[in-house]
Amino acid sequence: MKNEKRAVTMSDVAREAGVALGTVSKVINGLPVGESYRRKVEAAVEKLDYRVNPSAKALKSNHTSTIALILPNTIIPFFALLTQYVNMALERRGYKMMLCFSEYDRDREQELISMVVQNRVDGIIALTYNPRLEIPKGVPFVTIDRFLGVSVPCVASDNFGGGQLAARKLAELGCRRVACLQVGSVLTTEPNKRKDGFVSGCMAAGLPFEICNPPDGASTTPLEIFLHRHLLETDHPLDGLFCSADLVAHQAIGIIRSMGLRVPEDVQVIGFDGLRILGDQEPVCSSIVQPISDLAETAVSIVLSNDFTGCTPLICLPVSYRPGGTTKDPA
Amino acid sequence: MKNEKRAVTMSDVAREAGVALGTVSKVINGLPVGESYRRKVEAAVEKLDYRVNPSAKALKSNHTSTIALILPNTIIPFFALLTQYVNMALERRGYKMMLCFSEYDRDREQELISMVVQNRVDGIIALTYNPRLEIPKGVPFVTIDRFLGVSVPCVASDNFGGGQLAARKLAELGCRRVACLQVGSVLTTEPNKRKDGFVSGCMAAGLPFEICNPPDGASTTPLEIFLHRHLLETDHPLDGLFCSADLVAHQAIGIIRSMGLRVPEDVQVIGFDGLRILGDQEPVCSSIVQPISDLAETAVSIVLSNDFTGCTPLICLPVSYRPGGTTKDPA
DNA sequence: TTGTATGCGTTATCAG
DNA sequence: CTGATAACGCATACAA
Repeated sequence: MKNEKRAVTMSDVAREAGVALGTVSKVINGLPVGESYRRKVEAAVEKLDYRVNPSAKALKSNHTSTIALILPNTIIPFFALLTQYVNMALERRGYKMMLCFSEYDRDREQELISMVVQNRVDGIIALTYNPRLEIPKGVPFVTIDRFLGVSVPCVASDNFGGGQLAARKLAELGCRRVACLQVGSVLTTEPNKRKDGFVSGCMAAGLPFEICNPPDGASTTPLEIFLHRHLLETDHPLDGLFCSADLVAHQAIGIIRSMGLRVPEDVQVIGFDGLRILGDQEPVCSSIVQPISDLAETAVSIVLSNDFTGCTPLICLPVSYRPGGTTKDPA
Repeated sequence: MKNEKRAVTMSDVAREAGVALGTVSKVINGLPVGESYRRKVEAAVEKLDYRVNPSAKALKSNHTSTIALILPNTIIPFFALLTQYVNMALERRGYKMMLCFSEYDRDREQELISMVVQNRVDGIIALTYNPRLEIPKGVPFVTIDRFLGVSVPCVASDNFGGGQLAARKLAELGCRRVACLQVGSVLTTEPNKRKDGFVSGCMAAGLPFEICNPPDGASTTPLEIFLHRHLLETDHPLDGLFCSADLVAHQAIGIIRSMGLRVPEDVQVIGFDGLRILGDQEPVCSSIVQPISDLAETAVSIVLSNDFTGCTPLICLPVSYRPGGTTKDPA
């Protein structure tokens, strides 16, 4: 059962319009052509409902109008948003997106890269976890949140500045003793600078602080131990908390409340990311908001600019603070 | 600045292996070929790191190994999960996914369809909102949650059964007076059957019920009015609530709590979808869980089966109940 | 300016 | 079973 009735091709259009094949091609690609010819071709295109065959075009021209986006998954809201905005930015420029999920698997990241290279994508935007990722030569490559070297442009939020901002906010909001919770990969990723910025901000504000840096993983036990120790078993309990991600903040808030303390009355909490519950409802927590849409837009415009030479290797985009019910902000 | 060093082609491999072009093609495609030839070709492929050019293959074979997934966005968790699982199901079968966002725009849905048809995708999986969507002939088309006619296979959860299950659960959990909150499009979509199932379930259990069916939209005012009326301004207040989506349940719970009532002590709430906070944390609420991974798997396997004839037009997948803290389930 | 011819990398058809 | 050779649909250098 073959439904395939042969598709309309350029030569069909040419015959219909009574012009040569090359002329049709020129009209399609917006090259200069006589006005009367152009109209005849356009009429034929309309009549036959002609559309170019992207495979043929790609085969001939060696570009696919496709950019690969590689990230762990789409279940984590930050990745979901990034996917959305990258797609929009690409679409606006007439490009398609080839979405690939790495599931945090380093080998898979590498395999995906060679897969998309095989598929002749015109560029790659990647948010990866392999510190020794091999970057293919000859295809534009941009990372998000991962600085892999001066030859690979990286776009990220101003993580350091965001950490500082969080410290300053907690100080302004009346905190006297704070802590930073960074559930962290050992990797030196850009987001790890959040803690450094926070430390810097605390010192500038003269605010005493603790640091908790449990290993990444599903267990929240280290978190619980830390919070228990610094909220209940001490004479100088914390009254402010900066978490390196909204996800961590959410977990911490759960633990704090289960300990019988109140947020924000007893402990104020600021997260990082600016996520919303269920995608578009209220904020998860007070947070340093990442400009995800700008990240996407920037990454796309860099990967599409055929001139990588003059490009700053690390591009930091400004973040902002947004109250989200876990801090005592004035109305 | 042209980095493009010409890619290695089949004829390069043929020359290297000292065999004919056609033989290489056969080896690549797993067609029968002499053992000694096969080894020579494989060695050459390895040595030259040859990879097929998908554009050329597609041009010749008219197959792109690509399936389009059309849905509103990826910000709503249900869509994000669907994207994830569809991608996994496709990848397992050696297919790529072309992801398209409609933003709930009916015209855009239609445009996207012709766009992906132009791109010669091998099939389309769509979750759409245009009741008069025109389905392209000649390309396999499967919908999710939208029954568009017997000629278009639709895969959905057992929405009716889920509604019944919710009613039965609320009855079991001791509710005496319940309501169904369905924020609904006017469209006759499959999810609208949740309410019907709930009504059926309530009647079977002899449980008195109310129905609230506000129009779709950002405003929660109709919800508030309904809840205020049936929780505070009445002698027979509700003690159970079924919401047609976790999102609605989440909003309702917020309203109920802001009225000074407790969930689940005063009002038990069951949602629909089975979403988790921030993607993978605790459940949003007690809920009827959709088998999203099965939905994806089923949709993919149908769209890829070249035999549409024997296919049931509407395929319902079983749902299940999962407590999520907004009901008084026994431990 | 317009038309013609060639080749991109594969697959598929046929003749050895 | 193997190896030439002809399309596939388009872009483009080149000829008219």
